[in-house]
Amino acid sequence: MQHRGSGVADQRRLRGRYRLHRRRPAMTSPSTTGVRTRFCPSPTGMVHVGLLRTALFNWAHARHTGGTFVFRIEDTDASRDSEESYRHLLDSLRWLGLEWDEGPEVGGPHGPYRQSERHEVYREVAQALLAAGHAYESFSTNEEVEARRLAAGQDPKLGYDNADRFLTDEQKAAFRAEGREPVLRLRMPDEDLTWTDLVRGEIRFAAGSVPDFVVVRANGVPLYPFVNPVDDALMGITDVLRGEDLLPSTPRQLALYAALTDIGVASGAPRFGHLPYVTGEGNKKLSKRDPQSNVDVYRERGFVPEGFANYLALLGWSIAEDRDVFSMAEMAEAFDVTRVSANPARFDLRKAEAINATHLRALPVEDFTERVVPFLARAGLVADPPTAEQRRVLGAIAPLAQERMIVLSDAVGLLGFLFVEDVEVDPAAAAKQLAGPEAAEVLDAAQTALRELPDWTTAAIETALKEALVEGLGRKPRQAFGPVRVAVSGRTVSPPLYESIELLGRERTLARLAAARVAVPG
RNA sequence: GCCCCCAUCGUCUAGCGGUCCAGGACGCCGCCCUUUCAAGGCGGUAGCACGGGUUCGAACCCCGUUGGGGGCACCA
Repeated sequence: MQHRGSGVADQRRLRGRYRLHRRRPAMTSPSTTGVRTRFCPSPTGMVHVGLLRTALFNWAHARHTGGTFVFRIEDTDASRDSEESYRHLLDSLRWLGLEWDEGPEVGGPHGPYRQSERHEVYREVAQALLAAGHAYESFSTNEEVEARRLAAGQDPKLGYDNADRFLTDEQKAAFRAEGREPVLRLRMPDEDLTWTDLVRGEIRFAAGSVPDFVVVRANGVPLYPFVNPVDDALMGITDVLRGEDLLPSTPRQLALYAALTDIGVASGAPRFGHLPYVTGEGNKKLSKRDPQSNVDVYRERGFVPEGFANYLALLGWSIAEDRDVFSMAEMAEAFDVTRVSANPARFDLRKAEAINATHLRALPVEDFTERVVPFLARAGLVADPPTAEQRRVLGAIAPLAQERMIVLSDAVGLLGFLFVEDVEVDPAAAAKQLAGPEAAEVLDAAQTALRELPDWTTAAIETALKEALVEGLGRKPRQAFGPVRVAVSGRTVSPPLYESIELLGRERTLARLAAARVAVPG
């Protein structure tokens, strides 16, 4: 990625060149263009479902408005960031189908898109803020602030008391003489800070309720509440959709934007939309420690991106009164941020599975088959790529298996019996279907019926088994076929029986019936 | 403690003053179909937190209460 000049004047020029006009807070409409949204995670560990939902909504908002979706990496914390989780982030976004228009590996006119490559920019902007008097040097230590609040009979939790706002040069010099280095704080305005939140409407913070905050550390390292808006401004972000947890920091950002606008780095504040939390069991926000919050878990279980994205979208948004299954394209078409719910949404695994199952069934069979292969291969059931014979079996069984699965990994348990020499019979299934003398009779009759069957076809197998078991033994279908199914597939749930037997072939079928017969107690 | 957000079936939601004795989905429970299990079809179960207003009329507007959640770093 190219690094360009980064002086403030440079930035101003660049912005003048690339930036689109900012709009006043207003409800979005499809005809409005120039919307620029962004997704800006920090690469510290696993990808959280709430994080991905935020990305999805930003993507959808950009696509719906014909705008631009920007991806920026906030890797300013070297101790927690890792290249591995950076790669993983890109991979997860792409997996879900969230292609970004500007960002890492794609480039764009506002790069670089990794904060670790933008230090110069922040330094310049901070200096400009200081020079213009919007920021000032502050020498107070936390201990001193706390002591002052206590002395004034106030709650120390109130934080910094703006005491260093009007330090004279002599005072500053004295502090420096003591060996102190100042932090840079932004001077908060003396008026209420309000905005019209895209999802929550009017929000107001009283003047004086937010203290002057640190913008650059004493050691010169800029802080998140500073670099984040600076990058947004420089990248021309018009709509900030982020988690509700950042709502309380919005007043500070508004103040920063006012200052940035004054010095020509920004032109007004973006619109903000604070998305509700995704919660887990209970009502607590889904913790990073909760295994349910890790997107990889779903991916590895074989959720398809279409299904997972669909479910994620349902966490706070609905496409219509009587519908909840839709594609990404349909979402982009219909998405309206102002209709996102402000309520926290509980991640409901059962519903996620149901939505996924629907998408799985809607897949063209060939597509479905392709997606199942890696799961079977990983389980050691088929070669990768599968052999011609394995392909033949897969092609035949896939359409029958498709509607019986919820996630792709279900294929391992459902189809495994077709790709091994001997089945391992599920003990619970055996207990249920391979117990008493009735089962033994059924297995004997089935072996007899199939042993000399001239045509090894589904139709012939069906006729033979029905004649032998239903008519011959007078069994009800469920009693007749239950033991056979378990003997052959090892489970009580399998693809349709006759087709399965045909695919399995005479030899393995008879061997399994015999093995099951021997295993029947008594 | 201070500030902020939220409040419709168990869960996710529709509802943006009358068409709501509140609609859909997941779950759950029946029934049908059926070679098991699913899938599919049909039906059922269950909700506007509470109290005041405003209004001819309130799930929808306002205030309060209660309850839940979040934020208050030289972390992102």
